[in-house]
Amino acid sequence: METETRSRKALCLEDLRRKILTEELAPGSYIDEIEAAEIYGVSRPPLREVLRLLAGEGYIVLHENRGAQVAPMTHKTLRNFFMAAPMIYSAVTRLAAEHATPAQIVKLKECQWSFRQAIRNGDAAERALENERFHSIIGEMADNEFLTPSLRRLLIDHTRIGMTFYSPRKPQLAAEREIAADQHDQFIDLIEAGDADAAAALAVAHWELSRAQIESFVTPEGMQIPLGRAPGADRRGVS
Amino acid sequence: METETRSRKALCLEDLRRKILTEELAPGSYIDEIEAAEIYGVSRPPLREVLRLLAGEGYIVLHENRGAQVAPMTHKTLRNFFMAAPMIYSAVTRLAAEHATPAQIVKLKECQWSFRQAIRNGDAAERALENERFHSIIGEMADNEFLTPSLRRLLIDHTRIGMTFYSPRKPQLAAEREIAADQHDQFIDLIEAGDADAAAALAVAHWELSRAQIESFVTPEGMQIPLGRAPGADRRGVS
DNA sequence: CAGATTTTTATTGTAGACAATATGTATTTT
DNA sequence: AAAATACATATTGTCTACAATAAAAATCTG
Repeated sequence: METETRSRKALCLEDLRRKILTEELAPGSYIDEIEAAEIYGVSRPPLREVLRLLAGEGYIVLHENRGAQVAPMTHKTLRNFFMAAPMIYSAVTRLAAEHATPAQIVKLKECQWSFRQAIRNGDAAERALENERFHSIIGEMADNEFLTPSLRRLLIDHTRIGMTFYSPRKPQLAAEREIAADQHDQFIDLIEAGDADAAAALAVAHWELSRAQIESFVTPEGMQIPLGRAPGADRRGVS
Repeated sequence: METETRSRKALCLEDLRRKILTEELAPGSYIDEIEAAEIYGVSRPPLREVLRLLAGEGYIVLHENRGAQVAPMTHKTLRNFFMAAPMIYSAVTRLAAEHATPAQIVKLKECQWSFRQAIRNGDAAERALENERFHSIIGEMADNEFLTPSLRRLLIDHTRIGMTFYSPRKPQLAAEREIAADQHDQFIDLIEAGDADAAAALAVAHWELSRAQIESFVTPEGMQIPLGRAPGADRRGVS
């Protein structure tokens, strides 16, 4: 019970992050403190500390006297995400190419190996988590405490959006996943070479691929919404 | 003890933020849980929750079994800050001009009035806090949950850097403060007019003013370090 | 006397019990 | 019958006491 005690809380933190990223905990849903505390075998005070940490990272939103809510995805989320993502991703990737240490590059390569494994054998959640981890490591490489907060926030919803719009019935997605994985290899090469400009450009290209995937789900085929409008902003009212 | 109970924790949160921003709590120093709990009249568990929240916002860093440390400023801080600030500030200001509501503009004008008051009568800490609040409101206007985290992190260290390098012996600073205050008025005008391009450009100009101030303290007069090098990176070794 | 080990002490982490708040329901009154 | 109020219940917030960990000091040994 000595080494286990500390890791119970750490495990709780990790697992809640995972459940939120994979939407096992749905956006907007509420977390019951007593129930969660029992699940992870801790009492309520340490669980509440975990929830505060998650709140700071943007995973959940705290409401005074009304509990902890898994960060909701509103109609503005996609629009805001599309605004911020290319800027932050390219800036972070540029800095990663400039500052990455050999140890970090090794770590990134190992992660890419796991990502390829997940593409072959894993389910959607495993793929999404490995992808999140890959880009988190690039964030570590950038080593800029002022950009990391936004990157982390972006990765949360990027992962969740990927889970939301995932559909096993579209075979073309498999091909696009291969392209994404190849781009990950290019990330590694360019970061290892220290080519900041090319790395930043690749980040934009990688983002465009993801963006196109998302838009193909948000905007119904044959009924494209004009560019510049927030994708899917009015869907609820239409159906 | 009814309305007071809730606000004790909220007050604690606010006051710790203020103490950190004004460097009343020095960067890198540690916070004693028992002492802090006594000061704010709460017990340790709620205080610990406050510390977790502050950790998520980047005010403090938690070390396992070793307490809460006020976010330190290392030799890399200034360099990273200089990298991230112009990008985030201009992006946020652009979005603010596009999305600001009338109520928010009123709030910003009230804040600007307080800021002018602080310039006339206040001390360095009061000026710094009002300035921080002004830019926080612009962050609220941008209404982008993916950019706000980095903005908040930038404002923490921007405020602290301003306190660090403040010197009452340089009279030219008074003139520069007037320019900054005038720029704040321009922010209000451009945001109210919805002129996103001009607002973004002003953000860069405002940043350059602040940057020049900081550099004039970091690099000793008559001994300018060539541009491109991290300002002040080697000062410790030189003295 | 130097180094290592053990003991002590201070601080952090956790648990269980208690208080306060908010929501939902039932009852009462108009 | 509808609305408002009061009550009951469930959930969040807080406190005191206890356990565990890490740093520091003191003792012991080579």
